[in-house]
Amino acid sequence: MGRQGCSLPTAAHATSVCRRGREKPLVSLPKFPICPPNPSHHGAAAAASLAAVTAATPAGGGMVRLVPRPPLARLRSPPPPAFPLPLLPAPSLAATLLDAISASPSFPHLRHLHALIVRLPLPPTSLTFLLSRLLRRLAAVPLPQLPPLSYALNVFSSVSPPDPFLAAALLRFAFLTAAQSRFLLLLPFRVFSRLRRDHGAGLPFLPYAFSTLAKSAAASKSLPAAAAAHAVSVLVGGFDRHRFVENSLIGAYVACGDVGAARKVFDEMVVKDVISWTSIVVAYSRSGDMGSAEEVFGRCPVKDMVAWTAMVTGYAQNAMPVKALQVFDRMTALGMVIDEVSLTGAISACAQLGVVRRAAWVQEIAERNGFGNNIVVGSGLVDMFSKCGFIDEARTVFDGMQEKNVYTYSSMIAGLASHGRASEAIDLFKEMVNRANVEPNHVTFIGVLTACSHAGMVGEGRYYFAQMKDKYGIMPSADHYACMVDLLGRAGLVDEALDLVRSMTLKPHGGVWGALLGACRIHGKGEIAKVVAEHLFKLEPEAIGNYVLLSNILASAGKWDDVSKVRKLMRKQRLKKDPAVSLFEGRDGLVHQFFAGDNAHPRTQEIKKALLKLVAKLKLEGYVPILNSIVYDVNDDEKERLLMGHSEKLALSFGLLTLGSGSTIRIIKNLRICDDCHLFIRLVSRVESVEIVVRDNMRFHHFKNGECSCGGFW
DNA sequence: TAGATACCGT
Repeated sequence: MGRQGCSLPTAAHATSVCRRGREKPLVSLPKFPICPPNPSHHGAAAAASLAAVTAATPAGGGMVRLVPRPPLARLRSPPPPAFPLPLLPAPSLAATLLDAISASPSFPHLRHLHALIVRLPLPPTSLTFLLSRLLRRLAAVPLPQLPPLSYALNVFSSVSPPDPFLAAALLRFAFLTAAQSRFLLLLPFRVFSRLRRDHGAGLPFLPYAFSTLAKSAAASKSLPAAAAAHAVSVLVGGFDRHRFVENSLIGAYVACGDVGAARKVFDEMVVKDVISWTSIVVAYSRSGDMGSAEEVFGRCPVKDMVAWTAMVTGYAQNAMPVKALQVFDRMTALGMVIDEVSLTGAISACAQLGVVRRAAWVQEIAERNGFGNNIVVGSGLVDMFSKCGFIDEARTVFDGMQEKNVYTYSSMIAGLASHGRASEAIDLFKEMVNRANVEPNHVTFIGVLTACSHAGMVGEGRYYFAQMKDKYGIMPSADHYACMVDLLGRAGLVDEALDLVRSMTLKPHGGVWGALLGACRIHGKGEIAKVVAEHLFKLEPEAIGNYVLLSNILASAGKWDDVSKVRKLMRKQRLKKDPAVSLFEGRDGLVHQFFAGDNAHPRTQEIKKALLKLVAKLKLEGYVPILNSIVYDVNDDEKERLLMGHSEKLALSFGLLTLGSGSTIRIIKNLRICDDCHLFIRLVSRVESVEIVVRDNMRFHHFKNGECSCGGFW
C-alpha cells in the first residue's frame, strides 16, 4: 500500500477504504477559515564573474546604448497632460505628481511627466523618489510601447551626482523590461557593469540592486550569473551579511538548480527568516528530495502560509497526493488562510487521487472565495474533474472561464482525449489556435496525439505530428514519438511503428518501446515483442509492467516455455506484480475495495451470487467469456473461474446491488482492464440499463447502451 | 527576498 508515482492513482491512494469490515468515510470535510480573494569573494574575482556573465549575454539590438541624453531633447509633441498643472506647495506637489505617475496610461504621458518633474523645484529626496516611481511605471508599459533602456538611462542621468536609489530603480527597470520581452534576461548585469565603469566607487549600491541581479540570474536560470551576483554583492556591495541579499541569492541558486550552493548560503546566514527556510524547502521539493524538505520544514521555527504551501505543492509535484492533502488539512486546522496557490496544490493532489467528494469540496472553496476566476485554479479544476471521471463538469468549468491560456486548453484537450472524446479534443485544438489565438506547446500536442491514438485516427495523427514541427516549430520529443508509436501500433501498423522508432535521432525512452510492446500485445506479435522487451529491460530493469506485458503476450501465443523464462527473470530481479484492485465509491461516500478473487468484503456472498446470476443472463444474450485474457496455463473451467473473480466485475456487481438500474456506476482500477471485463461491462451497460465509468491505469471508459467511449482502442 | 496548473507506453 501507499505506492506513489504512477500517472493515475492506484487504489492505494485512497485515504481510507471499506475492507475487512472496517468502514470509515473517505474524507472528512474540515471547517477552516478562508481568506478573502486577493485584490488584485574579492574585487578581481567579482569583475571576472561579471565579465563572464555580460559576455554571455547576446548583443541587444541597440537596447544597451548607454549614451545619456537630456530628457527634454526627447520630447516630441507630447499629448496634453491628463492631470492638473501643479500650483500647490512642494509636499502636495510631489504627491500630485506621484498620483499622476500612477495614473499615466502610456509612455508619451510618462515622458511628459518626466520633462515636468526635472523642471520643477523639488527637494532632492522627492526628485529621486518620483523618478524611481516613474521608472517603475515605465517598466510596466505594455510591450509595443515599452520604453527602451536608453530612456531609463536618461531618467537616471537626470540627477547629479548619481543616486544609489535611482541606480537600484534603473536595474529593476532593466530586469522588468527584459522579463516582459523575454529577451536579454541578463540585461541588469550589463547595466550594472556600465554603472561601475562610468561611476566606479562614486556610486555606492543599495542591497536592492544586488537582489535584482540575483533575480535576473534566477529568471535566466544561469548558474554563472547567480555566482556573479553573489560575488559582486559581497565584493562590490559588501553585503555578505545582509538577510535580504542572502535570501535573494538562495533563491537564485535554487532557480538554477544548485541546491548545494543555496544550502551553503543558508547555513552561513547568521539570522535566518521564514523566507530563507522556505527557499530551502522549495529547493528540496523541486529536486524531488521530499525527505530533506520535511526535515528542513520541521526545523523552521516560524511557518507562515507560504511555507506551508511550499510543502503542499512539493508533495503534489512529487506524486505524493495523500501527503499533500494531509499537509493542506493540517495547515487549515492550524487556522492558516487558504489562497489561490495553496488551493492549486490541493487541486493537483485531488486530480492525482481522483477522489470525487474531496474534489467537490475543493471546488466549493474555489467558488465561494472567487478563486474560480484565477486562471491557474480554473485550469486545475478542469484537470481535476477530468481525472475524477467527470468530463462534463470539466467542460462546464472550462466554458465558464473568462480567460484561458495554454494550460487551460492543454488540460481540457488531454481530458477529452483520456475520455475518448477525440473529435471534441481536435475541435478544441482548432478553436485554440484559430479563434483564441493561444499558442500551443509540446504538452498540447501530447494531448492532441493521444486523442488521435485513442480513437484510431491515424491520418489526423500523422497530420498533427507533421504540423507540430512545420507550423509551430516544436521539435517532437521522445514523448511525442511514444504517442505516434502508440497510434500506429494500435492501428495495426506495427512494422511502421518499429520503423519510426528506428528512424529516431533522439534516443527512444521506455515510453516509446513500451508503446510498441503494447501494440505487440494487441496484434499478437510475439517475436517483435521479445526484441522490444530487451530494449525495455535494459532501460527500465525494475518496471514490473514490462515483464508482465511480455509474459502475457507470450502466454496468449501459447509459448509457455518463454513465459516461464520471463517469470524466472522476474523472480531473479525480485519483482512482484501489483495485485489488481478496483475501487467503488458508494452513494454514502464510502469507498469499497475489491482485489481479484477477493472474499474480504462483508457482503461477498451476496456479491458473488448476484454476479453468477448476471453472467447467466449475459450468456443468454450471447456473452462468451474471453478465456484468452487469462495468462496462466490452466484448463478452461479454471480460466472462467479466474475471469469471474476479476476485481472490476466484483466492484460492478456490488455497484449494481447498491445503486440499481438507471444509475451511473463509477469504478477505479489500478491496472489495465482486460478484454473479457471490457466486453462484460459493455454488455452489462445494455442489459441492465446503467452507465458505467471505469478509470483504468491510463484512461477512462464510459460504457453506455452496450458501447464504450474508447471504441475498442485502449 | 519565499509558495501555483497541463503531457507518453505497460
